[in-house]
Amino acid sequence: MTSIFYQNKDKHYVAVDCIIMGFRDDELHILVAKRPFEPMQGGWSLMGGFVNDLESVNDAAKRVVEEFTGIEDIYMEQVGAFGDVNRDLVRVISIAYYALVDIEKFDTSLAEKYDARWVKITQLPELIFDHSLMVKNTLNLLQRRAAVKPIGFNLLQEQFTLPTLQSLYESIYQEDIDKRNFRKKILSMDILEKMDEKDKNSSRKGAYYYRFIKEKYDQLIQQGLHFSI
Amino acid sequence: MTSIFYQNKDKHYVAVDCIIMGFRDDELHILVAKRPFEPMQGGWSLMGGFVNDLESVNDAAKRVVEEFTGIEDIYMEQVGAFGDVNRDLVRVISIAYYALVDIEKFDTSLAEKYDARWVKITQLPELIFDHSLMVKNTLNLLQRRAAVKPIGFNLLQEQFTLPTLQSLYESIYQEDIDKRNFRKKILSMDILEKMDEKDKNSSRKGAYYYRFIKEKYDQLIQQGLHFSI
DNA sequence: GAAATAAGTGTTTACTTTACACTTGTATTT
DNA sequence: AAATACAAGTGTAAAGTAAACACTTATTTC
Repeated sequence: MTSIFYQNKDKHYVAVDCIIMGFRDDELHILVAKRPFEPMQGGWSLMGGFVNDLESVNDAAKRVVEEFTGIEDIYMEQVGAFGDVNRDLVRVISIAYYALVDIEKFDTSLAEKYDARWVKITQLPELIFDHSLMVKNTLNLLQRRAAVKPIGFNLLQEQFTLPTLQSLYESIYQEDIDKRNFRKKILSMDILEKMDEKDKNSSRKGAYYYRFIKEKYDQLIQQGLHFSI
Repeated sequence: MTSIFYQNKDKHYVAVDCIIMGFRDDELHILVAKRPFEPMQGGWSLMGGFVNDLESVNDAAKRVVEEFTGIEDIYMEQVGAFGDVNRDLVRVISIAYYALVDIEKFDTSLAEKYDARWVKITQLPELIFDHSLMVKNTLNLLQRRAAVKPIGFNLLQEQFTLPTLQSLYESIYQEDIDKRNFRKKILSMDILEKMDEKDKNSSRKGAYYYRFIKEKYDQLIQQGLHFSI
């Protein structure tokens, strides 16, 4: 079956490493784990796994995220391939993906099983291999993506308040945003629906809940307009 | 040497495919070749090669571009990994890179050797496997990059006229740009140096040559300002 | 010296972004 | 029940950026 052409070519271990992101306490968090085996046993690591034969790389990434979070239907995007030699005892070519999940849906029993924890992106420890670089590139990519696509909502529950949404963007861009300008912009796109209930957890007055309405977003796009924060 | 941990993991063929871009006759061109072997023999293909053991993926891409163009010191950036199953007779995971080269430096003898040719990006034939998708993603990435980084100059000779530079950006964005606004913007950054000579090939009046001065660009950045077209 | 042709040049208008401070609603305290 | 504390919620003006637009200039060719 294998063509003669491939006979003398090298084969490589190929892994996926996933930057699994969640949002909690006004900050982006990343799921990291203590590596349970050599090399680099005990070092902080992203969630990863090997790509199998007969499995697309995208599917492998999806499998890994589901395995470590218990969450399905996840928003993911490829960050890129990292293929320096000496990444590992044997060279592994790794393809990084970031995933945006609703941290509330996270199956916490898996955290114990894999010795995994959510760490604030501003307080990440040094990670093994080139994982810190992967995170850096991810944040960069996320900043550019979140500015023009409504992907931030994947990090929130179905209902969220505008103060929460704003703090999400502040955490992504790592800078403060003016409250009035932010509200003006997000509401002017008319892609959110205001609920009747308020969230009273973080203020006495309470903040109204909103929902992202995909149909309204599709409409916006159809009009030749764009999402932009 | 190989850790016991890797014993049962699958290994994969990993290739690099390069979207080698040049600029000529007011249009972006891509170097493509008739594939000389099965599978897909005779189909139009990007320039590619396999990643060797003990070679970083970046180095493999660099090696491939040098092999097919004869040009060294090339501006390259990774586009991403393409890892669907059934890409090939056996599955090959491919990592795409785009390269921006000065088409005048191209070693044309290599074109015959590899049955390669420069094709206008607007007139690309259907390419094999997912190569057409790679080109599409590249153009997308290039549009975003060229808007904020002075990478377009890699496609030009050291001296170029403003009409040429403008037509380069028009070809990248695939839309017309206003002449006065373009000049205002590019000149206001003060990153170009005007020469005394003119290019008289495309007009009687002649257009002054300019050069991109990296030191001026670095200065711009140091001032907290940004390149932007 | 007239014609042809691409290079080169400024200003006005519209739009987008930024800066900025007070009022409102509600739970808690006195 | 009045006062307090606190985050939510609201509008306008100024500055900056982007977009639209048409004529003059330099040079070769006829």
